[in-house]
Amino acid sequence: MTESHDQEVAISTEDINELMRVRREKLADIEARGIEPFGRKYDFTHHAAHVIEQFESLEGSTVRLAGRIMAIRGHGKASFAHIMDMSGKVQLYFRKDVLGDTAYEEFGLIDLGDIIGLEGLVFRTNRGEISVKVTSFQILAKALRPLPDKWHGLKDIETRYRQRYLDLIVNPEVRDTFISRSKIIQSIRRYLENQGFLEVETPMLHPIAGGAAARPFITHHNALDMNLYMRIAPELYLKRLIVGGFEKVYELNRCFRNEGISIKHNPEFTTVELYQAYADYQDIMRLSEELCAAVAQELIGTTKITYQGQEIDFKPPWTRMTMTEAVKKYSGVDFNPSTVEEARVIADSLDVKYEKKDGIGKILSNVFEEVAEKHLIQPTFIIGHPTEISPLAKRNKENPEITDRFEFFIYGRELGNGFSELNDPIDQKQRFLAQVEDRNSGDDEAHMMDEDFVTALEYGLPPTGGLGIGIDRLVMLLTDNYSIRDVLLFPHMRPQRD
RNA sequence: GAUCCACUAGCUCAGUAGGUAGAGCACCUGACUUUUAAUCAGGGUGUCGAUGGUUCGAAUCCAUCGUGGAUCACCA
Repeated sequence: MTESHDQEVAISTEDINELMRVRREKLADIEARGIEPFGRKYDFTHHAAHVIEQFESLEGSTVRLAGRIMAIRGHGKASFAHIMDMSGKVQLYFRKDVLGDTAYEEFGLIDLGDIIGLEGLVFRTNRGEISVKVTSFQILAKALRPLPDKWHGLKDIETRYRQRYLDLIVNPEVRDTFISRSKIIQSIRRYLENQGFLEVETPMLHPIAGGAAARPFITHHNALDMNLYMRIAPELYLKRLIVGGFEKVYELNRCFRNEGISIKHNPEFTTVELYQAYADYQDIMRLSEELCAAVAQELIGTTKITYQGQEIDFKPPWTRMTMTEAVKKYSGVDFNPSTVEEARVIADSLDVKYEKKDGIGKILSNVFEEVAEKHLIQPTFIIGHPTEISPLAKRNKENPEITDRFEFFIYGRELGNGFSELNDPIDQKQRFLAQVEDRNSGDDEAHMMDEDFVTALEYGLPPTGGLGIGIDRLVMLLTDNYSIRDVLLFPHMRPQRD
């Protein structure tokens, strides 16, 4: 290994910068002293933050820590440093008379960013900072590249996303966001488990992409010589499980949609979908608001959050409004056409676009999105979606042109969608056929026919309520992040060139 | 896909009547045994995103391309 590293230094010296060259030289120096610059396991006894929290009981005793060196302040025969681990930072104090000449010289080979393990005594400095007086240390990983600026951190957005590890090292708030994300997901799982839901895993590779209106990614299975789709939603599989006798199931995992990338969209994103037998959309609305409120309460201790300077209260019950009521409220227009022509006139008067093939329901949906959606800042359920745009939802008993469906919006964004599931196999087949017709006339986001799903319904799907929530968007709200990229560890990026 | 904006040292950023580049941190050398954005003295480490063009001369002006961001389009 020593030889190969020496060789590496010799080969790459010419095309690396001064900062990296110096670190390679220190690496060679470390190896020349018979020390492994990339070490092995290290048994530590404490984390940095705990040394500070438990100072009263730890003062004067020995602790072992491991982490990354984030600051060094040399003072000749003594030096201060800060070490950072998962918990936070604590100051280290290195003294020549404590460590001895050799070890103190070796300390001189440590750079910002190096990962070390150490043993030392807990004490408080004259200035009052709780610190560890190092009695011995070892290098666990030599950093060959310099860290971003200690004061300004890493701001370049592109580098932050492409090299997220750097972002996590130097920007503590980024680390906090992802810790929150993990807590939110745990919280959702705990809530659903307490409600008796069974977590299941259904296929990510689908022979038929169903459960949503979206363009799928296509991939290929070599052995079977067949194309498969990355799933756009787990819905149709989860409902098969309800047919199979599971009464409450959920899946919290990735979906993939081959669509544009934006501040709210990433090609892969996370949803939780759940299905509850013998329930309807009203039950699921209550579950939705209770779930979101419980998650907020658990994460931040209150149902009131601040998002982009706007206070939002998750406390149930949330406002419920039909789609036409919302249109009326925010545009003053009564959307109650009896023909497509009348619907088009209304849309035109509001300057809302539609396509030739769009029926009354789709036009209403367009109008709603245009005039009402952006106003739905506080959590709001919109109900009464047209059957035309809801091919998997059960028709309303009084008005078969609308469904027992809801979507909920927060800060003008759609976060969740749910409905009483369509469990009539004959109606479902007709709805699929209508979708296939749309598909054949060029709508590549329309559903495909899923015969097996219809067959499953023919065996009997109990009345069921279902729900899907966009986890990324929920995390954005609860962590006050403006872009979906800031709640995804590795958001999708084009490969770098040049 | 469209429009606008950005890209300069490892990081954060300056840099227009066009004259081949600068600061802070980091880094290197030296001093310093309780500092904490340590301090003091000295040192600038660069394919100015890429490629063409205009010009005696381009980080700067023009064109094309790349990457990123914002807004739109698209998107259950």
